[in-house]
Amino acid sequence: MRTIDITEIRDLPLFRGMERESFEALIRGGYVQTFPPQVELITEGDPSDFLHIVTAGSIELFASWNGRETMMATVRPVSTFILAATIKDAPYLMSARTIEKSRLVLLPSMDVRAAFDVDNNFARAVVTELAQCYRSVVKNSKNIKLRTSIERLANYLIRQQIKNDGAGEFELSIEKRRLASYLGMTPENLSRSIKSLRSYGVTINGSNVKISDPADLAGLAKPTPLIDDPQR
Amino acid sequence: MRTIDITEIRDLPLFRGMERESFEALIRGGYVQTFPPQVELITEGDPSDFLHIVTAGSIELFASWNGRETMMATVRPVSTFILAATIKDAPYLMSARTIEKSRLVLLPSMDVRAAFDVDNNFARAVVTELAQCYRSVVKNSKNIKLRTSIERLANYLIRQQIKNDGAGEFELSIEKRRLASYLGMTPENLSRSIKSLRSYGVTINGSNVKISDPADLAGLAKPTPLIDDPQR
DNA sequence: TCCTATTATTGACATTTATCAAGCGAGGGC
DNA sequence: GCCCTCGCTTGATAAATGTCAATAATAGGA
Repeated sequence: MRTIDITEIRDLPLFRGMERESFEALIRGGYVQTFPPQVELITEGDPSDFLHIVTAGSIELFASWNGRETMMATVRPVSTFILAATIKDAPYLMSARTIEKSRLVLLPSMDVRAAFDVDNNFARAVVTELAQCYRSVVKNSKNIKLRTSIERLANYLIRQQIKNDGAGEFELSIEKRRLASYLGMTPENLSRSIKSLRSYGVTINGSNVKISDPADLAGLAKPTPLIDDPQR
Repeated sequence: MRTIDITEIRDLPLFRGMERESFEALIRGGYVQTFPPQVELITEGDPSDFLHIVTAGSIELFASWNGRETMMATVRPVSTFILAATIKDAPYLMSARTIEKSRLVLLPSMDVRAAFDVDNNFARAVVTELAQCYRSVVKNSKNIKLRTSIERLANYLIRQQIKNDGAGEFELSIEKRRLASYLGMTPENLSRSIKSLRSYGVTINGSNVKISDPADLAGLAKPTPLIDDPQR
């Protein structure tokens, strides 16, 4: 592993507070690997052999059942994924594939669990991370159960606008078919929802989004921190 | 707090491994309270002042948005709820109300966080519990996004059958309107779904469920441990 | 640069799910 | 025991969402 990879990881909230000793022991068995696009890194049901950390590119987490597939989340640098399975030594509940060419750090799950047993600071950081993950899935669940697809889209756009410092114009960071799957609808339905948001001052051209009347859109979306704020 | 309450709690996986000292410090500030049915114990958005533990009765966790409401989970004795908010010192994401007369132990969140900082065994138990919670919400999300309402109902019935030791006949442990909300549908829709399961050998009369041809039902439901097994 | 494969859009239609309204039925209080 | 409430069911209808098929737009590779 290169020094740059190590420092990048060391900076993550999950590892920041670790003892030098246990951090070094943890990354000793780890390695870096670059994957081309569309590679399935993890298959749901498999034993969790590694904790994954994306350092470049982007990853999608998805789940399948009975020939259907749905996107659960995208993971962007620098962050870990599938921590819960690693800690519990349980099978993955989601699959993961690269969306684009991506660089990953893989840490053997055994080593992660060992570090967890030895280093209390790490154990605490794991708790914070897991609590964060848990809350974000709960928000997601609320989003899906309480809102219609158009409302989900409207709120997604508002969240993206906030991520883009409130700019009236920004680019979608995700393909529309993936967005559709993430929002729990078909691409066709997304297309139509986008069209119907025109009357709320939203124009989407390719990946370019323009929001001309944020207040009007918010009137439809009714965003709430208890669903839409990723921090809280 | 009575001795019986204390031993009951002490036996929970979350507290079992705690140092005697820190456990005693933790429960010192706690108290027991009995609530009548239909009392709202927690409102989403409120600061998380207490970790709640149900020792008798049953609680429903629900979420609201824009005048709509959906049931997220039921909590039965003996178990804790809303641990993540307590640990993160973040506002509740879900509300909670008693379904029937219930007894609860309330531990001040501050004390829980203090115990968490002092007692490493407790911190580890929190991780296990949180990982469990996280995984169960992920399964729930998959259930909702990948399955139709009839499929969700079919799988719910199979899970209940398993909880009842595989008996061909058992009682629903939840009102139908709550079940409908939990499964993400309206009571009317649930009623019709139940009817349409007759052709798969399912007869539901009041709260009495009869499954005459489990294989046929399973053929429709296609249960998988990656969604339906609460343990894994 | 062109070609090709993939993605996005659109229209027509089917299915699923929700809504509204009415009637039914079981359980609790008087 | 009777009534009243509340939850459940049923029917009719509407809305939301999905499917299929065809076309348009786009991006990536030769």
